[in-house]
Amino acid sequence: MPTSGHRGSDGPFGPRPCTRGHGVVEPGARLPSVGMTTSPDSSPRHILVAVAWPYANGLSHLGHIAGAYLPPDIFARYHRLAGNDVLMVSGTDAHGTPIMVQAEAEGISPRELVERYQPGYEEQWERLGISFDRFTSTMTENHHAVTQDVFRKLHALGFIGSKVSEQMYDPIAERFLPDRYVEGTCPHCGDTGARGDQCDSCGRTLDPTDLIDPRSKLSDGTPEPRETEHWFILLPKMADELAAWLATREGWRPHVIAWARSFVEGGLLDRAITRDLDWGVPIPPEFDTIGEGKRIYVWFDAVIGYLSASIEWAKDQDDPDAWKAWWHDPDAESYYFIGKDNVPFHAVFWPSYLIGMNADPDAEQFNLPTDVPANQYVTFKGAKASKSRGIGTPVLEYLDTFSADQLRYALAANLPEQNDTDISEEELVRRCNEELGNAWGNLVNRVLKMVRKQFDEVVPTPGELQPQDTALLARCDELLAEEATHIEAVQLRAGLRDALALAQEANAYLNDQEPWKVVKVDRERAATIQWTVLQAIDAAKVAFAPYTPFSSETIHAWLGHEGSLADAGWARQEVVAGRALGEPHVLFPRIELPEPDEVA
RNA sequence: CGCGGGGUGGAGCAGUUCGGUCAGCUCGUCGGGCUCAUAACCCGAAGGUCGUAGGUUCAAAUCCUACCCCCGCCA
Repeated sequence: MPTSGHRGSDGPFGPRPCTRGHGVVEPGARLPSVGMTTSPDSSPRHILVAVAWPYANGLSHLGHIAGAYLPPDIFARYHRLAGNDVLMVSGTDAHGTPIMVQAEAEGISPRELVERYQPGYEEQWERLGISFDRFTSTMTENHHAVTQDVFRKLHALGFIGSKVSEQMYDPIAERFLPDRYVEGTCPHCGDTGARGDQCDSCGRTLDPTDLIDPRSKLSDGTPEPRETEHWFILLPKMADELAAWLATREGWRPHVIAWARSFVEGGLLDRAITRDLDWGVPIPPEFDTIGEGKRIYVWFDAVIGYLSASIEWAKDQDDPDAWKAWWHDPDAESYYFIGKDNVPFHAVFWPSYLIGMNADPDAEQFNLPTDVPANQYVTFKGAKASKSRGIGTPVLEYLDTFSADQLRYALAANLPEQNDTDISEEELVRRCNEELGNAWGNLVNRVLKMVRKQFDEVVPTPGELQPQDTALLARCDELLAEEATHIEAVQLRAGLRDALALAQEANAYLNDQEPWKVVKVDRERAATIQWTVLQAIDAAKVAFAPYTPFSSETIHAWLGHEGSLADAGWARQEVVAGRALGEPHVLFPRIELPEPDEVA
């Protein structure tokens, strides 16, 4: 297997050749091609695609995929095809309280729990074609080292300080309690189900000692505040610069910017970034002076994962400074794909750290997020009526019914970009059959079969193009350009509509030109028509590639191209007359849904 | 007065930032065409007081006020 030598060209999980040949689009040099839709000689942009870190205590369901993982993959694949240098990173968040709770329940260590789920994630990404350049975990030595380094820098610049404060201590369990182990009544809204870190009822972040009538989830006893010393990040010191930065953001989704601004306007407080825990990133030794049994708290280290994963990726490239092109080059762009619940962490806390580190004028400056395209939630119809369907089902189970491309298509068509989206299984199937299968898959099938029969299984040699032919090709290029604009603005549903429109244009052209009739009276004209529609299919192949990469790679080979689709660039690539056309099979078989479940 | 999102032809959505070019898209339904193709493709038609009630304006799905419903809440 040749190595492209291009940065970011490894498979989803480093050097393993796990998905190559199955359609993972990789970055690569563009070859000369017809109908270029991007400026040919612009230098590659550096695009950091930062993907929310899933907790390592279970696999993803469809809502996760649609909300947080498919969108960045579409975005990354587009940019790679467009010739840009993409670095797409994420990993499992090993340190959350849910990990500890579940590990305890299963009687194993948190580390064992994380290690148990890591391979499942990697399989999940591989089968879905989610093309990470690096999918790691926060329990790596590298992440610990990077987190400690950030800690040191912020401390040296005066943004971290220690304070003695009161934390909740459970006298029965004889230990300090993680925030979430404390429940009680919210001082803001009076809800009785508030947790120590946040009140679900009013959404405010809390401190466990704020709670009225606190109780321990461990022992059900009443925790008492005890003095303990901890390190704090002094967010108010960054608040002005953060607010100024937020005020200048343009083009962000309205709900994201509104949430972030209101969060800052509500007042930032010093936040403890260590906890009395034995599972987490160790405090840098020289600062581990605040008593026994303390670790850095998960919400401080998790967002640093984007940086540590980038550094880890660079080390694996044997180019330890390679990551800097995405983090320090002021022209580099960074996009953080998350669910809407994560907005405070990515639009407030993480930029605050970066602003803090940038306070050293002699240090290389870190880029703040270009955009935080947070998605809304996906909900499932029928999820309440039947346990066998809906949101809780691991995504891998759906791959028994749907191909990866079908699932990707159906979810992409329903991405919760603007508002919470309610999907039913019937809707997913309908999308696959009526849109993807009929309009696009059938187009490929009808054309390839017909041309192979009429022209001895090779791409026919065209005669002179007629106005309707050049019009179709021009329309294809126009739609590719429109789609590029949509995807760059992270309007991925709209981009998919452009791709679908391309297929429909080609279908309409065929019906209009009727090559199956023409071939009987004017073989050269028929050849021209078929050649033209093959070029249109090539354009559509590119247009669909970010969404349905596996089938686009297959079509790429059927059309007689050499090499991978990744070499084609974001443009129509001429389907060359005389080359052999592959024998097509049905790309998107109709999905027959089993009888609807009995509603309980 | 929790926070957030939403109510647009039968379904799912876009349009609301910066009022007029808006009532659009993908389906479904009905009629027609085509027959190369996955009972697929193409064309046309019917169908909506843009949640309700007021207000601003020459003009409102789009701005203001009140109200009624629905949904989600660490992805």
